[in-house]
Amino acid sequence: MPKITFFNLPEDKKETLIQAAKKEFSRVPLYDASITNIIKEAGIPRGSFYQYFEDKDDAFFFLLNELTREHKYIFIHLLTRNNGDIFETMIEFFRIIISEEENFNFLKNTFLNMTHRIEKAFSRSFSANEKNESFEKFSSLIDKTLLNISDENELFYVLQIIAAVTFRSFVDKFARDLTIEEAMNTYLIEMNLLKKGLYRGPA
Amino acid sequence: MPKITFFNLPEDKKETLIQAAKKEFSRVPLYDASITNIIKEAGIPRGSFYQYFEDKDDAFFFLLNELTREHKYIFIHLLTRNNGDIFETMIEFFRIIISEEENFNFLKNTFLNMTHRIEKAFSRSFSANEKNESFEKFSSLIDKTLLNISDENELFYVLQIIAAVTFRSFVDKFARDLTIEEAMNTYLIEMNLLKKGLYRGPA
DNA sequence: TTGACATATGACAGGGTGTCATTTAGAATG
DNA sequence: CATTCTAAATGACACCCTGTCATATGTCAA
Repeated sequence: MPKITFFNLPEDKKETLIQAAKKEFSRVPLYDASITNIIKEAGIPRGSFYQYFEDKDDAFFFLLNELTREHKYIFIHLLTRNNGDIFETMIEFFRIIISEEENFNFLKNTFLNMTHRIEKAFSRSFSANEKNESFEKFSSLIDKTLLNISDENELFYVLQIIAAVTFRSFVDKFARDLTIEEAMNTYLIEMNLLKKGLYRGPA
Repeated sequence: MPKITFFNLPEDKKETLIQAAKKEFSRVPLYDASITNIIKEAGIPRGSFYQYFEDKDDAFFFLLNELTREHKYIFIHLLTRNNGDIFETMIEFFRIIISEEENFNFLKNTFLNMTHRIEKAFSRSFSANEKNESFEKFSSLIDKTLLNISDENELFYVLQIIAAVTFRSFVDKFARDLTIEEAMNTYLIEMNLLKKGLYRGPA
């Protein structure tokens, strides 16, 4: 989390700083991003940056969390509108995220360099990597009668699977520079396979 | 790829260098690894390192590729022994990898910082992220009659899905410090869900 | 012995990070 | 208005790491 001083900043200065950071993290992934570039762009001295943030990671995760908060909001909206059908929801959600133009490069750099820490932060928007409050919230909105599960506990693993495949599809979209329709086609095929099952068994 | 000079090195010096690199990449992920530490450990001057490798990444991917080559060998052996049953094979394979003691920390650092580049290198061992020679090889060994697919083309997506879920399970194992049995239990549940399908549909 | 080529070496420039002593600003107080 | 106290701003600097390059060393063949 950024320090209090950051939140105490006048709105416009805060916004300048956020935009500068966003620009740098859109240019290159966290790994290669340089604080020097951010402060140059924002026009603030080096010491000030450390007045506001712990370090580079702190600034990055602040931005990422802002973004996933919006995503989570969208996701919950979609899930409600689709009467708890998780597959329909994921498909709509997937399209929306890959269509985001404003954050395209930020997302690209993030997905192509998805460390565990980043994945954890990101998956808050549509899944839950631990059995936490988020999971309870999602669980209550999902129509479990549509799913091939015997108990509440299995729902967790179903979501894990869907999340894993979805993440990979995001990465694929950015890695291979797929168009939106190409990515959607692939994603639809995979979601259908997930739905109907991969195994037929010995004849 | 390392430079020719590296391969020309006397066996023992090459081995020392490999061990030094392995030690550093086991200590911390690629991101944080320092060439300075590697050369200190190996007892060679800085310039020499650059005589052998392009840079840090070059050394890392050399090690990773060595490892995945062994994994691929194991995988193909298992797939053959299981008469092309991809699920049985994955389950055995998963256990073997998470049981590796010698490379534990190297694997841990690698899985918890799995960028797209690393994933690509790694997945050569049991999957294929593009429709390449590896895919043809695997495809020919897999008993497709066991799978719920209508054409050869769908096999690719089936493997993508299995790979995605398996990767996530690896990450989970290391991230949450699961015991081998805990990780296996989770993996088995997920593989079974994948097999039978996640969807039941409206009543 | 000499030349030519491959390899080894370590000093160094360049660039980035995080810190800290000092300065400045602003609010509160008498 | 002067004074004091605290929060915030600042930028020079120490530290660390990377990749390079001019120079040294070794080896082999003529």
